[in-house]
Order: sequence, then C-alpha cells, then structure tokens
Amino acid sequence: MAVISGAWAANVIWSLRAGPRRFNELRTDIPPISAKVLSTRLSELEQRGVLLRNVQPTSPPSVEYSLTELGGELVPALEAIVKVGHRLKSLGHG
Amino acid sequence: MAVISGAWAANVIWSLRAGPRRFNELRTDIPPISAKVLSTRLSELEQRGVLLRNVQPTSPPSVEYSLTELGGELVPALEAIVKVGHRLKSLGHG
DNA sequence: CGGCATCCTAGGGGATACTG
DNA sequence: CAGTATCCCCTAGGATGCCG
Repeated sequence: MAVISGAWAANVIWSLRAGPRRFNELRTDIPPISAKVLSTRLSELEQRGVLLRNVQPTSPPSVEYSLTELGGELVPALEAIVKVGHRLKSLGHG
Repeated sequence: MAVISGAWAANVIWSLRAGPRRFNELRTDIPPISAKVLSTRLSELEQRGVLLRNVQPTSPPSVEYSLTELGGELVPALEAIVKVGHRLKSLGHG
C-alpha cells in the first residue's frame, strides 16, 4: 500500500491518467498542493516506478510526467475506491 | 480516497476480507498496531459505512467486526494495488 | 519554468495505565 | 475481553526564499 502513500499521491496518479502533464499543470490540477510536496511525491512515485520523468532541454525548461504501465494499472483501482467512497457518502452515515 | 485514510485502515479491511474478526484478533493480525489506533480506525470505518460492529452481550464481552457490502467492494481494489506494489518492488531491485 | 533548502506547525500515531 | 484516557513525540506537509 506504500505505493499510494503520502498526501496527494492518488491525485497525482489521477491527474496523469489521461496523459502526460507538466509540473505546473499538476500544481493547478491539484489546487492546495505545495510545490515542495508535489516535488516530493513526484520523486517518490518516480523512484517506485509508478511514473516517468521526461526532461526537455529547452528554454524555458519543460518536464513532463507520465504514468508507467504499472502506474496505469493503479487507475482502475483508484477509480473503484473513489466510486465506493461516493456511494458511502451519498448514504450519509448509514 | 478518505475512505481508506489513516494508519492501518487498509490492513483492517484486508483482515476482514475473509469474514468477521474480533478486536483482539485484529490486533494480532496487524502486529505493530496499538489498541488506540485500532479502536480509532474501527470507529472511523464503522461511521463511514465500511464495516459493521456486532456486540455480543456475553461474559466476557465479545465484539465482532465485519465488512459491509460496500466495504467488501474495496477489497478487489486493494488487492489490485497490492499486486502492482509487489511487481513494482520486484522491478525496483533488478 | 522546475524544484531544492530552510524553518515551523499541526495532529496522527505510539506507549502506558486505567475501566467496565 | 474490549476498549478509553493521557502524554509525548515524530514527521509529513505548508510557507517562503533562492537557484539553474
């Protein structure tokens, strides 16, 4: 379960589900996330093999993040959890 | 995603996937968990509708916890994540 | 633009002791 | 057995500032 541990880890994977995103795109995708935390999470997820980091040596520099194949396999699982979460919420408190 | 937030929440759901368990059974299922945290997590998960709490008014008292239907739907998702996690781990070292 | 280094804080979680 | 109450501490994470 450590794969998706850390704040916003799931959101990062979620934001990447449709395709590659750049650092600041992710920041605006996930409003209340700080640069430091996003950076930390990105490093962890990259190291774990969940996502890939592509540096374009342009000016200004551009860095793209995308899910690896295994990272992509997390998406349906996350979807399922979120779905259950919504249903639980709509039930109120049982 | 708040559904499975909190330390050991996933483990609790995991331990209940095969059927009802009692408080101290869960404690020994998840070795380094403290009574306080287990208790806290159990309350949260019950309130969220993930699991059910059955008190048997016997002596000594007995309390059984079991997954609700929606709680049970989290199991396959957790399984998927754990599976990916293991594969990532095996890749990570070679 | 991307992202480290630094400082600081809240609160989640551990250990222990106690209760019914 | 199944918790609850208390204290303490650790660290994840937010804000800010600087650099390539």
